[in-house]
Amino acid sequence: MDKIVDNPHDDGYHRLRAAIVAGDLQPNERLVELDLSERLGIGRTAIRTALVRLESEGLVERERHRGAKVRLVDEQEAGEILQARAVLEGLAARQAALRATDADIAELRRIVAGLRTLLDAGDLLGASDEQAVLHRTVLELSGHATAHRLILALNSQIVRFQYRTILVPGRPERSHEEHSAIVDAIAARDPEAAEAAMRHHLANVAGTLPARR
Amino acid sequence: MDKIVDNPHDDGYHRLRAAIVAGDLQPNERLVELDLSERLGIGRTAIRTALVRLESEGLVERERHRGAKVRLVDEQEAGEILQARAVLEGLAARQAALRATDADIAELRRIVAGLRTLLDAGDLLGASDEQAVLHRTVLELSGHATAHRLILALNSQIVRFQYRTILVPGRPERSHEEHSAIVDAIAARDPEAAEAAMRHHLANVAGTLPARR
DNA sequence: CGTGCCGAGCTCGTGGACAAGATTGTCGAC
DNA sequence: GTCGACAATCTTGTCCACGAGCTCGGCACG
Repeated sequence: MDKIVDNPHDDGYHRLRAAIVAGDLQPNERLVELDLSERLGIGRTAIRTALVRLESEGLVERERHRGAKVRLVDEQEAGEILQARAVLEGLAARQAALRATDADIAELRRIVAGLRTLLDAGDLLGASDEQAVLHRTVLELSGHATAHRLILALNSQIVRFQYRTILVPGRPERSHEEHSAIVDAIAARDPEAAEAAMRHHLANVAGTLPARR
Repeated sequence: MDKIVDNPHDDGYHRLRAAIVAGDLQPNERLVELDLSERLGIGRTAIRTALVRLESEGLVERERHRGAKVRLVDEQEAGEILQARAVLEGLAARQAALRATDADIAELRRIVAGLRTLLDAGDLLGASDEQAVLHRTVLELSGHATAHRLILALNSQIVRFQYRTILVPGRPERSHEEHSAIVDAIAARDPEAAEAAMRHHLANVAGTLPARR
């Protein structure tokens, strides 16, 4: 949809990145430049620059004369990433509370209501997606381009972990309460509470992480 | 000195980056690949990959067929970056408070004492450098590689703003108090206080920013 | 049978050449 | 004198070929 900041000049980068976050390319799988070049129908040069970019985003590792492979974040690093996300999204929630218009708040409430509906229908995966929408909306409301960019980069590194936390027993209800609290704080234009609620929420997500997996 | 995570395979990248953060390359100056190639004695290919990397770090901008130039962060973005740094360094201070050994704390106190000496001698620039050492030490103590990496990237974007905040009248004393508070909180193994002190400190730095410049 | 050496194959790194696109300067019309 | 179209030049983007360095298998030797 919306790219935060991006030159349109390589779509090869986007294709490769998509393949990685979607899991089409397994971790530790060797990413041979010529291979990818043929498979995606892009020149080796483009693949090369894409890999350089992805490396500095932390999505792949490259070793001299040994090729690239998608980087595997271990459990400890995933914890670190979630901690960093927590403080950054806390900042975003704070800013959102300061800037949200009435229309913005209505939009947030609409999303929360949708979440409730999905949960009642037992659609956990759908709810998970809608939660992501909520987070993204808060981020956009914050108007904080820097935090937005950092958080997106962090997120792409832990997609593999992300997706299943909602399947932990009891988690959906807790999660929904936490999200409601975040929206309530923003609606009340209370930046302190908004930041606290967001951090509380992500701390809980981090807490359920080691349980799974 | 210590690179957080880096492939040793391009020093061209480091040279270019150093030239940018040192201010040898002015903002909006056109960075012609062939030019840089000759000036640094590195092949155009290496310059090219270095520019790609620097772009994803936010240090340069590149436009298709129009070349690269060092990116100029405006005042508003500098504020955003300082906010992001504040929460991330707050996280680092928190972790440092949880992990610091007695030896670590002694080291911190030694740095603070050195700062006091420099301030009494009126060496403001020296003090500014020593403050940077203190921040870096806290970061290392935190053992939080992710936060460390993000903060370094953010810092390199605002070196131009950074260096003169200590020249604001009355700032050196305030700053020294704030740094002392951070170290005290870490020494007391109080993560909450450490995070609060760090955020307080960086909020003040951000506050003095728009005054200058 | 285990171990160390060595060579073949593979992959990345680099430089040069060419194409695509943009900018700038010039010329001409009005 | 000013504006617009066009051509020259410059810069980046891409492809290609070759060299550098690593990996892995075979082979000899203890």
